[in-house]
Amino acid sequence: MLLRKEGRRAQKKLIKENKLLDAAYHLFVEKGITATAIDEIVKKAGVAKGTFYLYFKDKEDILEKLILKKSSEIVKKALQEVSNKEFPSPVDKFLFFLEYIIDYLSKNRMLFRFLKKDFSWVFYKKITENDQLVEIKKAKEMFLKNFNTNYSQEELEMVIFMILELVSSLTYSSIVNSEPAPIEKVKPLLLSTIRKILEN
Amino acid sequence: MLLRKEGRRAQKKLIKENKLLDAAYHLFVEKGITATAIDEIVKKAGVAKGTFYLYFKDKEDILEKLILKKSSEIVKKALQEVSNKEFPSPVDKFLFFLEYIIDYLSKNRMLFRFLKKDFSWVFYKKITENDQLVEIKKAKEMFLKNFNTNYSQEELEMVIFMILELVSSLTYSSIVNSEPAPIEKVKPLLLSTIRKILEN
Amino acid sequence: MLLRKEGRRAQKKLIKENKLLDAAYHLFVEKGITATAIDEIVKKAGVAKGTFYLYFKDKEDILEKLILKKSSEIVKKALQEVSNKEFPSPVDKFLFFLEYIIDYLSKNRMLFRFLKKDFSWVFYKKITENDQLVEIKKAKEMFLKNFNTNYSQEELEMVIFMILELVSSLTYSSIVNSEPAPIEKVKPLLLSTIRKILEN
Amino acid sequence: MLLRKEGRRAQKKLIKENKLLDAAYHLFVEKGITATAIDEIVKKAGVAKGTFYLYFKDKEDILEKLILKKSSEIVKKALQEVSNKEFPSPVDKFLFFLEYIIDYLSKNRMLFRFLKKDFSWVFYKKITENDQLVEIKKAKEMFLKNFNTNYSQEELEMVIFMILELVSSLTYSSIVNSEPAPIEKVKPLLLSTIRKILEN
DNA sequence: GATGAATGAGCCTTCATTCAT
DNA sequence: TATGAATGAAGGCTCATTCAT
Repeated sequence: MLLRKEGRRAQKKLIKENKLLDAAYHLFVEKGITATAIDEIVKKAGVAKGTFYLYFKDKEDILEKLILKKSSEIVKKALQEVSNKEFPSPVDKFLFFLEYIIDYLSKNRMLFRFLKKDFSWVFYKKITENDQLVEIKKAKEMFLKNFNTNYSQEELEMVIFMILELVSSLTYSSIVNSEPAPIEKVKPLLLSTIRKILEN
Repeated sequence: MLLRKEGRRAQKKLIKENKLLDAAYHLFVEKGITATAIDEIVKKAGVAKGTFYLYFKDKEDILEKLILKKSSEIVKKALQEVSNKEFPSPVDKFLFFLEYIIDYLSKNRMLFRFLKKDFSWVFYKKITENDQLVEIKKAKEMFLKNFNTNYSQEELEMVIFMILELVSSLTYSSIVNSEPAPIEKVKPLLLSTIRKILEN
Repeated sequence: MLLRKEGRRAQKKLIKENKLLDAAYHLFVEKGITATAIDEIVKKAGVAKGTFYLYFKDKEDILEKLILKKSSEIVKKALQEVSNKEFPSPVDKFLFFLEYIIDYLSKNRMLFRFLKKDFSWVFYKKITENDQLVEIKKAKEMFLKNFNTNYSQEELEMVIFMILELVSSLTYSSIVNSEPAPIEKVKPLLLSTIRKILEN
Repeated sequence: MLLRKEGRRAQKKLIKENKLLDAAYHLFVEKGITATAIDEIVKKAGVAKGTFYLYFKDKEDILEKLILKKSSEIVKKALQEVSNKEFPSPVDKFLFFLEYIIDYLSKNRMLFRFLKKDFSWVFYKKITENDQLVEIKKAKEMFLKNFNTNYSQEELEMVIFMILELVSSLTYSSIVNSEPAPIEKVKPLLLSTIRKILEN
């Protein structure tokens, strides 16, 4: 009985937090971060202003949590997609994974504009507390262990990070500014370059 | 007589503009962009508040001009350095050029933090009006024409852009967050990767 | 059985009230009254927010009760001390009583800062309900009846009040602001002045 | 021409500052300090909210300046009054000075409630920069030099301070709370006590 | 009695921008 | 050109208080 009561409360709490995250997400994507007032977020979420500060320290805080959430959602989807297919080699698998993300972001320009270059490659953030990310960490290990390269383990870690930075940075520039060219033109070159980096 | 007067005026104007740019630069670097109020800029520059709006549209405006100015300064220095040396190949020349910039930014963390990932590679901005950048454009052509690669001209342009994005993005992450590792560890790997990309 | 239950309940109640008073006291003394939020009080006391309002009307209310409590504690201690000693005259007795309080407050600057000039001389508050103060009232009468002065009873009451105001006001200023001088310098002059007032 | 312009500006500035001080004064006295919002002050003063912060750091700041202003006004009036009369002795002069202030405050209960016990005896604040207070300092010296007492100079300073504390503290209590009695009853006793202190 | 999530009025403060001088 | 006082919308944040559980 007590447990059920507490459970219901905790549930309600979670609902409110998600309402706020959702509202913030849509506003951030639509009008940009700076232009979005907390006033608007709570109005859209249908809660009182004070409630916001019950769940988040300030705008920065909710933003950070949002980026993490959205990033990990995308990465999870990509991993799911990858696990449903067979690939000739681990590198092909990895390239497919990257391509899936590039395509996803191409279709969600505004989301990407919001994630900016702060798209977090999740596995490289030092988030140990967050339970949701365990499977993502496993995926990372999977990639790392299966590449057949001349790189040492340490180098390989750095190379992967480098590649992820390159992908997000270039994809951003291409999608948002069409520089150096639209994404359709950039993508093949980008992927072939990555292959070149991994298969030496 | 009239001419001299006008000359003096223009000079005075330039002095004020530079005072403002200088003041803004130091404040941006020290306290961050958002945290810097125009009030402080004009105070530091020793001019009246209204004067700011005589030279710049708003904070964005002065920021943009500042980034361009600082970026082009760095690039110019790097090009100067390059032109004083002999290199075994154009790729070596280019790598030296990149290394010089990486080293420079390493020594000026705060500057980089301010330039953020907005470091502008100048030759890729569509700045046609700005006369100062002509020589930089020439430098770009020099690089482009002398690489001996399998890439088409169009591809090569994109690859260069890609490399520049990679350098700024990764160097930033490494210098500011030490991710994936400190710059000393990342640099050799980065440079060798770039060489791999260019020399196929 | 019922009685015992009720007793326990009443006891529990008292415990909570005291926890709240204690928590409030420490916070008021440490960070000041305005800067202390009820949120912090309940957190420190380890009770729920709503519980606060079960025992006190608002911040004012707990503050008032706290001042009364602390003031009466000090006065009681002073009276105890006095009753253990012999004095050449009632005036000497009274002066010793005052000196004891001054010394006590000197050693507890922060407490005094909190009591501010609101230190309550207890016997002058019209507290009829509060049972704890009966003995203090008796003490007051003791002082009043034994002074050998030219004052009428009514005048004497006022003079005593005047003296108490003077002591708290000047001691406060001296202890907290060192004005007109540190308490060591002020105390002898203050006491001799009071003697002069009483022994005319 | 330039001077006149600047003069006019400075004049206007002073007018605004005074408008704000006036508005704050009336609101503080009427509704209390905490209950007065800066919003109301600026509305009453007829200026924009931001203007407030052009002249004062915060509510504390304007309050402090106000207390100083009002206190010094009263003291000045009292000194003026004193200088127009002849007195049998310096002590009589001083007592008249005090009585004038007591009477003034009796007639302005609300003002006193606002000044609270923070009534500043001006000459004891270490205000050296403030030019307006020079004459008041002179007055202080006048009092100090002319008393014919057994006190050393240092003691006398302390005694005067003590008396001023006593007067403000007791008068406050008497006027605002009628404790230990209404001011009409307290005043004669207070003054005779002070005489006793000074004429030993 | 006890809880603590939710409230939302209310406050302070900042700052880009204007405009009379 | 240059000034800087004035603006006031806008926004962030706090906190005493309530009330369903």
